[in-house]
Amino acid sequence: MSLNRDQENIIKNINGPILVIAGAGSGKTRVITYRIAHMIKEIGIDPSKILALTFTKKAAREMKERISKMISIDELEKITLGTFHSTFSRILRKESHWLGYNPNYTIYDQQDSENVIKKILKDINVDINKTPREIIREISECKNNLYSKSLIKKKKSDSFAKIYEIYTKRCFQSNALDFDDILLYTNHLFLNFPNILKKYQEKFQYILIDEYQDTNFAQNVIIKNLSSKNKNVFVVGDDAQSIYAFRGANIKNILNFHVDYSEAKIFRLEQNYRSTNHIVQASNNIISFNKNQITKKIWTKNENGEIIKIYSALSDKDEAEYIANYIFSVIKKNKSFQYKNIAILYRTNKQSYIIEYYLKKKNIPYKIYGSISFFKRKEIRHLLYYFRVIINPNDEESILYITNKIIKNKNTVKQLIKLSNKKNIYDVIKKIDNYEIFTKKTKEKLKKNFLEIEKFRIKSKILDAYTIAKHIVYFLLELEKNYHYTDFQYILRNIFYYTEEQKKLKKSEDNSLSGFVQYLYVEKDIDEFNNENYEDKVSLMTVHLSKGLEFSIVFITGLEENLFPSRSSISYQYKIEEERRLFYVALTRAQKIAILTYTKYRFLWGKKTKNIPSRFINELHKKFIHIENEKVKHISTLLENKKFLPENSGVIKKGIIVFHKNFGIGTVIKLENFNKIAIVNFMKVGKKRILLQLNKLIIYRK
DNA sequence: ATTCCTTCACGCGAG
DNA sequence: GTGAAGGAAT
Repeated sequence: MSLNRDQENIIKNINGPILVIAGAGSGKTRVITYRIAHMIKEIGIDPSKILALTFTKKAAREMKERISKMISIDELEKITLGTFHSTFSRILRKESHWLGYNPNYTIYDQQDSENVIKKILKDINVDINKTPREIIREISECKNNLYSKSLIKKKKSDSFAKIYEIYTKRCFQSNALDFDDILLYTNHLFLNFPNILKKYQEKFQYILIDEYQDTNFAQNVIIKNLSSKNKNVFVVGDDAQSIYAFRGANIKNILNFHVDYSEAKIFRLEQNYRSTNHIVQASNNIISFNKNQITKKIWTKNENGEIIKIYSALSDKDEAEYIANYIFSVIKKNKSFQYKNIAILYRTNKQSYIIEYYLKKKNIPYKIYGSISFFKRKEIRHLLYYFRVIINPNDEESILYITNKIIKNKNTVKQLIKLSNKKNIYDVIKKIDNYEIFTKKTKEKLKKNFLEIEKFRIKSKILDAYTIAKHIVYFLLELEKNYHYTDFQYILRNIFYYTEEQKKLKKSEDNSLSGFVQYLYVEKDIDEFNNENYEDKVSLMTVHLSKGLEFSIVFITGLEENLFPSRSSISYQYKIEEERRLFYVALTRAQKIAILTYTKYRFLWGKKTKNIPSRFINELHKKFIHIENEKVKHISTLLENKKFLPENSGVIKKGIIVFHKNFGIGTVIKLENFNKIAIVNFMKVGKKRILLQLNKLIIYRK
């Protein structure tokens, strides 16, 4: 397939700032990859001058793969291509001394950060009514928006500012950065050291950014600084697919692009090449419910295709079984059809379990994406903590975790934490004999462990990542009798691949354990280990992870109020809009067939919950959908040929049709108690008394 | 000092 | 359902 005129035009405009607003399936990645190839092949731009940034590891890998088909490996290796975090983490490792950090710094994940906050809350007496998780979130918000100290005090509170300050200090002591620090410190670096900024401005003369709608303020500032000299910034985005607001993504970056870059040229890509006309129209229909959007008309020359199927399942088991049966018969009917063209999407990772069970039952090969469960496994965590402390002896979280496993006594650990508030924990353990508070036995254990780690540290300087990792695994198996070698096989195999790959690329400096850990945390998508992507398997993943991908058949599961849209989004209009964009992303993954499922009952949090269908199902116009097994009248039947009023634009009166977030669609039968209570007959749940002061009823039709 | 047991809170997404 | 936390029992 060649490029269309619009795409061609975009590729040939090399200099100056460019914003491309690209709808789903309009060949966005194609434009970026062709452009990079064009820059190198036709214009003769030095690939080492090119910086290409993506948001997720998966997108980075995808882009790399696609470019590799157009240019030589040598040229590809010279391009700086990766996620924001990986790219700037690399830069920070090179330049860390400017900030007083060591290059072997640890990256704290959310769990680590939370533990640090917990310790702080115990250590100091602050008046703050927030959970560690909430605090971490707010710290993240401050960092992503580059709030100054005084602004933090103003926007949050004095006690919060104090916690923030101690948190920063502790991370510094541990020679650790959290993910947000990677952006924050890159900004510090560029702001406070003009020579460093200049160096990178000269290196990265051409900057390309995918999924620009997902960038946050801190990222935007980095890019503005980096590009201020050459002004060659090329960004591609779709506001309708902005789904990372929770980590600071800001659509304003797209809306204000022409303000940030005054000579910006703006292009639009609105032709969809991916999906059937039905799916394109249905997606347009869905997204039109969002008030906050750049209006665009996505269109396609593709055939109408099949109508969207909706399956109303009785339970999560029924839902999973339906999906498994459907896949089974599709493959059976059409022998040439492949598993890898099918995706099952869900809102939350935990929904995957039951689906897996039924796929296994039907012998359907599948692959689950999303590394969360892998990193949460305690033996893997334990191993990674050893890796980390060997690389960075100041990594307090690792030391405490490991110590916790060796010293089971909580009081002892508490004492250690107390000491760590004042002194570097590593030095405390090193000189443990000086501390009277511990018993002889405890001291012996601590000393022994300390020496083991020291030994590994020396070894790690000469051995490659795989060899040292094997040593540590054997050590761990000795230490914890309930661990099994098979628990570690997967990660060991991947360390082996990593080591081999580095040798092949002759990057022996990255061949170390430290190289691998960096790689694991910010570079490599753990899902892509083992080169399994060439295998013919059904893909299971969250909607978030599916962005940028496409499949012939897409199942969107769990379309229930409180799940998709998620429970915490329901009471906020702007959060609902983000959920709707998420649904839009899910729907636009489908090339040929989209199947939406929801359940009446689902096991969640150990309890059986009763659900009503997602509002997104109701929003789809009747002409796009076919409800497989539901007799209930669809809202679009009610609305046919009638004017649609999406907002609460009137008074609740007898006879009008309303929408309630929990009960769905219903008709107002009468009003009581001076119009404070409405008796509504809901289609799904029957008559209910609704207290109007507490419950919002959205008027669908007068 | 250590293990065992009950209770309680929590619950989304990614790097 | 899970993991953390704290109390009870050994």
